[in-house]
Amino acid sequence: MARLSRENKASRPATARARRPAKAVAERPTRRRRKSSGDTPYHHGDLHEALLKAAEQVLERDGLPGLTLRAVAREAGVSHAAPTHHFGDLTGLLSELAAIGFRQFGAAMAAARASATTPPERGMASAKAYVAYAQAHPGMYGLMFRSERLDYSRPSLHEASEASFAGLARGVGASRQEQISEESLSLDQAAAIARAWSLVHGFTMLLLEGRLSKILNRSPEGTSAEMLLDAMVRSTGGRPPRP
Amino acid sequence: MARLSRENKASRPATARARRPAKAVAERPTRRRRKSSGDTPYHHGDLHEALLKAAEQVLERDGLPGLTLRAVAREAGVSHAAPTHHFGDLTGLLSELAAIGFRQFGAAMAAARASATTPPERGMASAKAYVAYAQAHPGMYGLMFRSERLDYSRPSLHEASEASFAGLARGVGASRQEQISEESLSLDQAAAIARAWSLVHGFTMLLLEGRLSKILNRSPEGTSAEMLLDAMVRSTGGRPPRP
DNA sequence: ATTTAAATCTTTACATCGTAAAGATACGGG
DNA sequence: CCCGTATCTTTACGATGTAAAGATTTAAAT
Repeated sequence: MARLSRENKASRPATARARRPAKAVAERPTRRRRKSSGDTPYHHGDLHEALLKAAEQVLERDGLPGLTLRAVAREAGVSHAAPTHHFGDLTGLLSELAAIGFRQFGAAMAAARASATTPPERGMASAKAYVAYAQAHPGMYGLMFRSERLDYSRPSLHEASEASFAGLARGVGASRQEQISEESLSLDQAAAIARAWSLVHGFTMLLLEGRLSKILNRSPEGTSAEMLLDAMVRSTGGRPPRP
Repeated sequence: MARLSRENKASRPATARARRPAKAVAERPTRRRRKSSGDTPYHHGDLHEALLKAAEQVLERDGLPGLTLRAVAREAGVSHAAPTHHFGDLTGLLSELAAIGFRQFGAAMAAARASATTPPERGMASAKAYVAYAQAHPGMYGLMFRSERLDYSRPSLHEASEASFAGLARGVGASRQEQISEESLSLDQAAAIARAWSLVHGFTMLLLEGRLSKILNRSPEGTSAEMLLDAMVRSTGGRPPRP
């Protein structure tokens, strides 16, 4: 528990700094202060980046419900209203963080695609990488796909999620051994992409929420989530509907 | 907008009732007051049920983020702390409401299964009913599958969700033309259930969050979500993996 | 180089939320 | 008829998001 009364003032002696007279300014080490300079100047230097890193840490440590504006500000050792000037509001911060997640996620998927050789292997590797990312970063995945407070009109988030989706579509196209256009899709192509995405996203969500445990418990001894995914994807296959 | 200052006192003139002397008690219509009695007695009669109905209304009107304990109390015309005595805390209320949702959902799925005749039709009808329920009750579906504050150890919720899942499993078994045991599953059976559930759940989540619009927009003119679902499920098929 | 505007960060304030505790009221068993 | 108990209200507290005003540093303009 260890509830902190009021805001966490311990991380930074604000009162001492507040009554500091202006003559102490000269003792700053450099004009453009760097991080880990020992001192805590009024201007942080790159608080934007620091807040995003703090947010990622809070998300991994306390999960999605613990990811609040004030918690992030505490983690960064800064006043609770500071994030406002860099992200506008909570939606802004969460959206920028989700954009980072989509970039990480897209990179992991691309690596998985590159590691496989044959088209069927490629699909399976992608599916496993998809679930593996979500299991390794459940908070981030929840933020990306389950949060109500994301603003996809923000350029960074829009671009990152679009790129991630384009990778998925390209992967499905490759497993069907045909080119996927950016502009238009046939119904078969659209269905293939929707099927692959729905299957792996649904599996991931159910797995993260513990809804698959009933199935896993009734499965043969020692059946893991990955084995279930393997069996599930294999029987679905990446083959085109018309042989 | 229309923000209310402080709590909404307008729904019930608390002050007038508070200083009412005890002699006015006799004018109550009946000993066991019924709803819509015109008067607002101190004891509600069946606040438990009334709160659940109010919660469902708030959920449909304002969505999941608007579903707060205080909003439900306002909707029911009762003090903000009243729900505590019937549901313990927010988790309790949400869990009981989710149980209602699972019962509605299970009934809709059962009806869909009953309306179809052949096994392949049955699978398709179930899938469409699944998505249709979520589209008709997006808030409830979100509560059931996306809420962090549900307590599945509560008997009503546990039982309702278990029953809903059992219906799904039975449906998958029927489409494979084999009996599904309550105790143990073969890996093929487990994979078939996980595949059907993941596919339709993933599709539903992506659809509700607007993530499929990119696919639908690039699809042939006039492609609806239902058509996409149809094409998606048809190519997946309910056939057993070993013909 | 000095003054001034802008950017950055803190403090203060407020409405809302969940929850706990204490007070008021009505019901039901003795 | 009376008193214990269940039901409901009031009051209170800490937490959160957000707005507004003050403090401080940087950057620009003259």
